[in-house]
Amino acid sequence: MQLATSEEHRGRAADALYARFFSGLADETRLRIVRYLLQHPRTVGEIVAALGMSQSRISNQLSCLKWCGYVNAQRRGRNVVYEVADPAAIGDLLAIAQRLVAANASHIAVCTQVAL
Amino acid sequence: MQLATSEEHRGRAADALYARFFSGLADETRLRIVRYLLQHPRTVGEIVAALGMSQSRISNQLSCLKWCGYVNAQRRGRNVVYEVADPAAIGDLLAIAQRLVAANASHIAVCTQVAL
DNA sequence: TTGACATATCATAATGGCATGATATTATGT
DNA sequence: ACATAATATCATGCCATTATGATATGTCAA
Repeated sequence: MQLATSEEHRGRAADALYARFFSGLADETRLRIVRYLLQHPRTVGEIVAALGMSQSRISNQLSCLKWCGYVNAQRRGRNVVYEVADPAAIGDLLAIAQRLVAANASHIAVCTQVAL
Repeated sequence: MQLATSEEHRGRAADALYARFFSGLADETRLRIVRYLLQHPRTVGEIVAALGMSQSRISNQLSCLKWCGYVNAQRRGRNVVYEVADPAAIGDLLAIAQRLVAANASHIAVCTQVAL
């Protein structure tokens, strides 16, 4: 029996994993990195230059994205090239988010997470 | 010109919005609530009972989910019934996450976010 | 090996999100 | 109006995540 198109997802306590997974995209810097890599694989140095942030900061976020499976790395001489692991899936994820965000961008902008 | 199926998503600094949006699902409790509501709209009391958490805790998380547009509320006498705003889209989001998480669940479990 | 370059790791400090418990709000019935 | 039920809001304290700066690791060239 297959999963229904959009319901009945996993059960039990896998939720902790999902939460952690989504937290990978729950950061502006990481999102910028992912979107930047979605265009084209890049070295760490290129990402640092493109986003204008410190090398250690980018490197830390990259290692986070790597752990969660969003990207994978590959040495190329002195450099390390990062690329999005599954561009199609990540692209879909962002596309859906885009539609949902569009509807109430103003609300989201104000919400300071849990309480006000 | 339409958007490509999975690339070229928005530009500039809308990333902050997306990050905030994804952070809505970056919490185990909120994820459980969303999945619970995906089955069927429920009152706050039912959610409290189902998850076995304090009323204020659930209420806070619900207000967060509402701000981000995941759910919407509707009074029904003394109760307030919550439902997933766009079940199909949220369902797709979770379905994609499921596939991606499945690949490296072990990694994700260990990753303590940015640095170790 | 030495030096320069590219990236990763780590400790510390600052920040932000979360749970809790108490209180406020809204609705219903008598 | 009063009492009770259901939900929302708020203040406080705690914990997790993040940025920073320094240092370590790895790679290449001479």
